[in-house]
Amino acid sequence: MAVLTRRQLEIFNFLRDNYESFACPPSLDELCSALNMSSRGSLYKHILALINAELVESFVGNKQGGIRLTPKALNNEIANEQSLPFIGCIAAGKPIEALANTRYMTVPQVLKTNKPCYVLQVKGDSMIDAGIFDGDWVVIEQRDYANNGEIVVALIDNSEATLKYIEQSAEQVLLLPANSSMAAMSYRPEQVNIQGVLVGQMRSYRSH
Amino acid sequence: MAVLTRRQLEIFNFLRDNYESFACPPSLDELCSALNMSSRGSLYKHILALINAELVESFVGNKQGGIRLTPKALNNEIANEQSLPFIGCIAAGKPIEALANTRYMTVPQVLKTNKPCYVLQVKGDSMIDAGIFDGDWVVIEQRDYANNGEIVVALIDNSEATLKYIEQSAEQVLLLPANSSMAAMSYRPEQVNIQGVLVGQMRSYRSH
DNA sequence: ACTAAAAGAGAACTAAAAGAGAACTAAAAG
DNA sequence: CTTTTAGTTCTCTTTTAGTTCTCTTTTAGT
Repeated sequence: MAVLTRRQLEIFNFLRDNYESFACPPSLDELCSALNMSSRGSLYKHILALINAELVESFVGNKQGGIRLTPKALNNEIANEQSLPFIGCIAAGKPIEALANTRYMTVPQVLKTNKPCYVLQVKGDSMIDAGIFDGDWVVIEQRDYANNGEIVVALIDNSEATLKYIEQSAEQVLLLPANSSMAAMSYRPEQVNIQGVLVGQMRSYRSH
Repeated sequence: MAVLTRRQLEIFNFLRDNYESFACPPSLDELCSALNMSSRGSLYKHILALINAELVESFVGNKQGGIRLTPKALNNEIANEQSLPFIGCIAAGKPIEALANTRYMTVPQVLKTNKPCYVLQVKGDSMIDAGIFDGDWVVIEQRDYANNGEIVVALIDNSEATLKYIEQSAEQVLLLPANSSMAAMSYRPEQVNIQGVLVGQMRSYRSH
C-alpha cells in the first residue's frame, strides 16, 4: 500500500473532521465545492488513493451513495449522529490526558443528552461505590453548573481534573468520592470550575 | 442489505425529521408534494428501498395506511453494524421479559464481540458489587458455554433466567451473585443452560 | 535552475439512478 | 354499486455521479 501524499491526507482530514456536517454522504461535486476544487476528475484520483488506503469505502456496491469513510478511518468508530468525541482519560489529580488523534465512540441515545457531550475514560477507583470502575468510559454533558449530588468533571485551579460528586455552598465546594477509603476534598468556590456532568457510563467485560 | 443511495438517505432524513408534523402517516401523493416530485411511481421505488432497509414499514398488512417509519428508524438508532437487538429485561427468577416490538440499541464497538450479541436490561441488584446496577443495560454474547468466573445469562429448568457468575463442575453448577446479602445457588448441570456471556454494560445518569 | 512528481482543470464518456407519466389493481370511501 | 384513492408496475427520458484521459500548472527535491 502506497504512502499517502500531503494533499491526500489533507483531503482525508477534511472528510473526517466534517463528516457530521454532511446530511448524507457527499458526492464528488459537493466535495469539490467544499474543497474549492473545480474538477471532479482531480478529486477522484485523491479519493481512489484513500480507497486504496482503506480510509474511504469502495464505490462497488455503493452506486451514487457518496463518499463514505470506513470504520478504520475513525479508529473503528464512525463519526455520525450516534457518536461522540472520545477526548481522553480522567484521573483524579491530573489534567485530562488528551488522546493523540481525534476519535469517536458510538454511544447509545439513552446515555447522552441533547446538549453537546463527550466521552472520557476513567482511571482509578475513587467512584467505585457509584458503579464507576477503573477503565470505564463516562459520557459527560458539557456544562459549567451542576446540582448538588450530581457527579461532575471538575477542574481545580485550572490544572487538575477529577470526577466526583459535588456539594456546593457559598463558602466551599465539596468534591466527594464514592470509595469508603477516600475522603472528601474541600475547595474555595473560585478554585473549582465545572466542566461537565456525568450522564452515562459504559464498561467492557471482553477478555482481551 | 444494499447500501442506500444519497437520494434514498435524503428521503429518509426528510421522513424522520418531519414525521411528527404529519397528522397521520403520509400517502405517496402527500410525500410527492412535500418533496416536490410529481410521480408516485418514482417515489415508490425509493420507499421500497427504505422498506428493504427496514426503515419504513412494509405495505403488507398496511393497505392504504400510509408511509410509516419502523421503530428502529424512530429510535433514531439505525440498525447497522453499531446496533444490537434489545430484546428485553432480565430479573432473577423469572423468564426473560421480551419487549413488545423489536428494538435496536446502539452499542460501542468495545462493548461487543464479533459473535452475535444482544442487549438486556437488568432488574434487581444481585450483581451490584460487580458494578451492575438495577436498570443497567448489559451486552450479551450468544454462547452456550462459559469459563468459570464469567458472568452468564443462565436459563434454569428452561423457565427462569438469571445473570450471575458461574462455577461449573461435573456434579453441580454454582450461580453466584455479587451482593453480600445473597447466597450462591446450586443446580444439577442438566438444569442449567447457558444462553450467553456478559461482554458489556451501560448505565444512564440522566435525570428523567 | 532543472526535473520529476503531484495536483488540478476540463472535457468526454459511461453507468446507474432518478424522475415523469401512464396504466393497472386493490382497497377505501361515498 | 360506483367512484376515488392509494399503491404497483412499467417504459422512456433526463440527470447525476462516477470514470478516464490529456494537458497545464504547481510543488518539492536536487
